[in-house]
Amino acid sequence: MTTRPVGRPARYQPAELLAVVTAEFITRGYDATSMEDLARATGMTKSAIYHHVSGKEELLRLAVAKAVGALFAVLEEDAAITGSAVRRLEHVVRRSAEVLVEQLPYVTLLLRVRGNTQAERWALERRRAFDARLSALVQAAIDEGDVRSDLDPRLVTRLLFGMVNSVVEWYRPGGTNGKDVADALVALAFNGLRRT
Amino acid sequence: MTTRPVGRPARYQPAELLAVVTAEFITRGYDATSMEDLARATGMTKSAIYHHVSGKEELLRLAVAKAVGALFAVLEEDAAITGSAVRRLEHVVRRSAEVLVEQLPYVTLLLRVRGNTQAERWALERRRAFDARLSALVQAAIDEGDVRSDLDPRLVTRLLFGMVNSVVEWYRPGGTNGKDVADALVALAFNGLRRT
DNA sequence: GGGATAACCGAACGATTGGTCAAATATCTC
DNA sequence: GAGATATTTGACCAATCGTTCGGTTATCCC
Repeated sequence: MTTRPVGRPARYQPAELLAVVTAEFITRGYDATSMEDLARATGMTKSAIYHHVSGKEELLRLAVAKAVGALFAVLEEDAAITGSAVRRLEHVVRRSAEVLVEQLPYVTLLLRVRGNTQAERWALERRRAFDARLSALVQAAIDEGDVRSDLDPRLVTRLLFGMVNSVVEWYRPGGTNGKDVADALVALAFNGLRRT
Repeated sequence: MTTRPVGRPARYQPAELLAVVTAEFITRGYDATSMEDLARATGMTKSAIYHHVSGKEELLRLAVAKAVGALFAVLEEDAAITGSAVRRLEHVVRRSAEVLVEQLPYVTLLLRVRGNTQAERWALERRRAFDARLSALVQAAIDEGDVRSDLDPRLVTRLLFGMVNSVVEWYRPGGTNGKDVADALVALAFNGLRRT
């Protein structure tokens, strides 16, 4: 059921607009990106942008919300709920990496948030909640004896997902396949660098 | 030979000033930090700051240069030059982590640089040069047969030092010892998560 | 006390910032 | 063509930005 169009036709679909804006936020950084920059990048005027969103901060909120939604969805997947903790952990690591690659710009923005505005503080809170879920998973895998117990579980969680998240620093679409990155990540994380 | 003091005594030593400024850059982000913010944080006026540096960008340049210097110094250490490639790699990983913890604010700033200004572009160029040295080290360790050869060496380098660099995202002085972090990092990187 | 010197201050600068508003424009249905 | 509706525009605003500058303050040596 498509609603028949009324009024002047829009130059952008909401999702397309967000994609252009997010790309700009990433290359210049959120704070260094002016509404003027966004106007130039979209081909609209500043005031046209304000017709669609309440301001610069809402654009950030929309972008990071997209990333948050995609990441939390991984935790609801069947393989993240059933099976041994170590298998669930492996699944979450692999899928997080894949989501990160699929939703690269949005996750990149999420990981760069500093907490200056309301939207940024909300994003930080969601990240902490996500990290807590990961930490519980690592702890469970240690308890079940499948992950080494000689290291602090919180430290392990941070390093493990620090490695996963670092993918946003260099991954560019068109290069290595997202699945290949996830495979290398899992192999490295679980078995280490050393020749076996 | 200390030069006798002449003129009004300074409120700050250059290094102390840079520490305060860098802390501010990190909590708010470089672009979101105004000279007004820096004046408040230092207790000086904006104009007093301008007596010591040419502007905001020079403060950033000084801070990231400190990090760059400390990181490159690791590559000149004896254990980074002599011995097998895998031992040299292990040393560089461990020492990079330690330097990162010792010089936390400066390295944090270095890793957040986006390339908007001259100083930032210089920092990015130095980071690329550093990464190239690391990549060569990983390749050498693979060639000598001590590191697994089933993964793309560049990918391995990026993930490995992505994990190292991710420490800036959560490490806070007074918590875990810097050496303990480096130990966990090396253990995880070389042997992996799995119980052995 | 009087230079000399370095550090610091207050007020102001032009430029740019995120945001506003009344009017103009393009499409629909009738 | 006449409404109705959604989108877009250009001119404008107060606030803040990084920076400048003429003058003041605190210390030194003589």
